[in-house]
Amino acid sequence: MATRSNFQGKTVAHSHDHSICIDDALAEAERVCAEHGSRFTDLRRRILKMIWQGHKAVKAYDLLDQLATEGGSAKPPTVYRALDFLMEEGLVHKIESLNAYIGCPHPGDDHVSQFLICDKCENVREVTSDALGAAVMGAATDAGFKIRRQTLELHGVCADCQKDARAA
Amino acid sequence: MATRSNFQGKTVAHSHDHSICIDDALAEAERVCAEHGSRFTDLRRRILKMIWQGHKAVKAYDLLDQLATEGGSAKPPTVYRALDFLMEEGLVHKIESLNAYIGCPHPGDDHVSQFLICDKCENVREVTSDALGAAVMGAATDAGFKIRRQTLELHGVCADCQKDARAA
DNA sequence: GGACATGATGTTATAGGTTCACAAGCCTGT
DNA sequence: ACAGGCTTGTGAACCTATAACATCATGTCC
Repeated sequence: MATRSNFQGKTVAHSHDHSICIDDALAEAERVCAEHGSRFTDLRRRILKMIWQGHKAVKAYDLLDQLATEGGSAKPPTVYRALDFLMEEGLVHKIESLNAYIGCPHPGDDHVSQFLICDKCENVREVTSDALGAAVMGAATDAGFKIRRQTLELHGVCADCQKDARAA
Repeated sequence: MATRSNFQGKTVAHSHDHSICIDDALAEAERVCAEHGSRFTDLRRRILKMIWQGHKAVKAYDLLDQLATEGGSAKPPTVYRALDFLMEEGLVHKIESLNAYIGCPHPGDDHVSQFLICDKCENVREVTSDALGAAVMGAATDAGFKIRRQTLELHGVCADCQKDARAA
C-alpha cells in the first residue's frame, strides 16, 4: 500500500485512493440536494469536485482560475454563489483563518465542526469531538451566551508531518 | 448605577465607565512594551486607543478613516503595521470571522483566547476557559496534532441582548 | 556632537477577497 | 406557449491586506 503519492504536483504523505473521496462526496451531495429539493447543477457539481481535489482548503480565486482554464469566462460571483449554495447545503465549510473552503466529509448529519489545519502540508482535517463540543457549550453557558455558529480552527502540525520531520 | 448608556450614538446595555477600560488598556500597553523593550509610539497608542473605544471588534479601514479624520493622510500600511505590532505584543487580537480587531483585556499573561461574539450588539467578550482549553488540547492530542495557534470564535447572542429581547 | 545602524512611518501601487446590481437564460408547472 | 422563479453571466465596485521603496526619527558608539 502506498504511503506517499503525487497529487497535483505535490507529494502527499500517507495517501489513499482519493478518487473514492471525490466520488463519495459527489454522491452524498446528490443525495443531500435531492433530500432538500435543491438543484445540484453542473456548475455546483464542478465546483464541489474541484474543492474535493484534495484535502486542502481551496481559495475562491483558485476555483475561478480553474473554471477559466476549463474554458469560458468565469467571474467572481459565479464562484461565490456556488460556494454560498454549497455552504447552505452543508456540503462545504469556510475556513475563516485561511479565507478558503473545504468539503465537508459528512454533510447531512447535523454537526458542529472543528478543524485541524496543518501549516506544513496544508491538509485540513475536520473532527467532531463531543468532549470539545460540550466544553464549548459549557463556556458559553457560563457566560449566559447563546451560540448560533462557531468557528474553531486549530493551526499546527499534523501527525504525518511530525513523523516526516523526525524521519528527515 | 447605570445599566444603559449611550456610547458613540449606540445604546449599550449594562454599561460601565468605559474610560477606565481605555485607561487600563493603555497603561497595560505601556507596561508590556517597556517590559519587551519595544516602542509604544504615538501612532500605536492612538490606534490602540481607537480599538478600545468600545468592546466591539474594529475594522482596519475604520481605523484608517478615523486617522484620516484626525487630519493627515493615512494609508493602509500605516494601520496594518500598527496592528501587526499590537498583535505581536499581545495587545490586540484579530477576529478572523469578522476581519476585525479587538483589544486584549489581559495582555502579558500567556493565554489562549476564546471569543464570544454577539451578533446583535456586536460586543466581543474574550474568555479563557481552562476546561475549554483542555478539551481543545485533548481533541488535538487524539489526532496526534501539535497545535501552534488557535482560532475559537463563538457567534450568537450575549446574555444582555437575550435579556433585552425578553423585555421587549 | 557627529556618523551610523536600526526601527518607524510615509507613499504609491497592487494583490487578494467579496458583494452589488442588472441582464439573460433555463427549468417547471399550467 | 406562457408566467414565475431559480440560476448564471457580466461589469463594476467595495473591502481587506501586502509589496516595495523612500524618508524620517531614535538611540548608540566613538
